[in-house]
Amino acid sequence: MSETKEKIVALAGQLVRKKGFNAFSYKDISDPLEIRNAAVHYHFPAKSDLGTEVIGCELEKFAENVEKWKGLPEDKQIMKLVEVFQKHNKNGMVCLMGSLAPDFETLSAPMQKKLQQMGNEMLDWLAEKLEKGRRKKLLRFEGHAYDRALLIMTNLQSSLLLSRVLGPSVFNRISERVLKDLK
Amino acid sequence: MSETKEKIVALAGQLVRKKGFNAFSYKDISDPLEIRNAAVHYHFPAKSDLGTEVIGCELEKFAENVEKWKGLPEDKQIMKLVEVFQKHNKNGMVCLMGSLAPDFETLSAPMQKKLQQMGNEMLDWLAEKLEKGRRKKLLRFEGHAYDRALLIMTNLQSSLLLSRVLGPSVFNRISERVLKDLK
DNA sequence: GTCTATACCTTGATAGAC
DNA sequence: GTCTATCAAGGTATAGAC
Repeated sequence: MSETKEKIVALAGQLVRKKGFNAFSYKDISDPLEIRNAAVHYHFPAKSDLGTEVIGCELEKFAENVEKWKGLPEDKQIMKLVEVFQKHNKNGMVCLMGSLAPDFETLSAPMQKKLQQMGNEMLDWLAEKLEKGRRKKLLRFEGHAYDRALLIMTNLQSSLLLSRVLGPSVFNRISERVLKDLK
Repeated sequence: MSETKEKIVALAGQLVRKKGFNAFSYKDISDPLEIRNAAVHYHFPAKSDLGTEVIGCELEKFAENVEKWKGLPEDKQIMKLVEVFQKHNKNGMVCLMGSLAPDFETLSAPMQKKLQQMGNEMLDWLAEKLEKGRRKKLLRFEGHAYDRALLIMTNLQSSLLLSRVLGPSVFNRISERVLKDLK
């Protein structure tokens, strides 16, 4: 992938997380990168192509992280996940799911599919860590691991949304409580 | 408020919850109601005015519900809240907070303020019910009631978002687990 | 209160030169 | 790969008649 193309995707990712997919335009990309509208269209003929790539990029990054965390105990791996969200919160960004899910019905079929894939992969990963962590007595919770994964993931996602509206401290209160509840 | 004006607000509310605030247009309102673009602008000069009214309407409805539920035990009142979200899920809608928070920075100041007010009122109400319910031994949970309110509210909000992407059963799994955890 | 008509802008997208 | 130039479409919003 060329350097320009990478810059476009990176900036688009930020814009999606800050303003939403339908609220940013090609101009928001071409102006800061000091290229023309048509140059962006050369790399991504349709906005939908750009959106799909942004989600794909996030999937790759998640896979890299998972690989990097592999040696850690399960409770620490989950803490690492929380830290990723914390970083987003610090930058005033919501996660991709939180940003794209409300507009889901306005998205192209490829974007919808990729978003589903992302959600499933993250939930499956978290459920597995929860289950293993519980077996090793590193974590404590009731019910199915997948249900617990749903709860934690929704806590993290919406904490970024609420933080934006009510102030960034909301995220810390939520993430601390989530981790305490697992002990 | 005139009949037409009420219809406009009601439809706008649905559109916000289904497509997002930035993704619907005055045409999406004037066409189904069989009036002209300008008629909508007569009632709401700017789109922001319409958005503010939609949130105000939600606040009123919440206040009515709270009043209606007043006689019930605290655990039942919280179940009523869950049922409100369940109804949204059935209609494929997300809640106002879930829809508007991602686009928060693109909203007008009055809309931002009203949205903050809505979030605060709902959280304060929920925290109070949790605290009272715990004192009466109707509910069981650890930590501050407000933190628990944050957890539950984020679970409900994001469950609607995730349901839209991964299928409506997600909401049921989450809401059941939330209620079980309180016992 | 609702209409017709329209101004004005931004958007995503394309054609063709370099 | 990037540019200039341009397009059609759709958006919000307004003016003025009825």
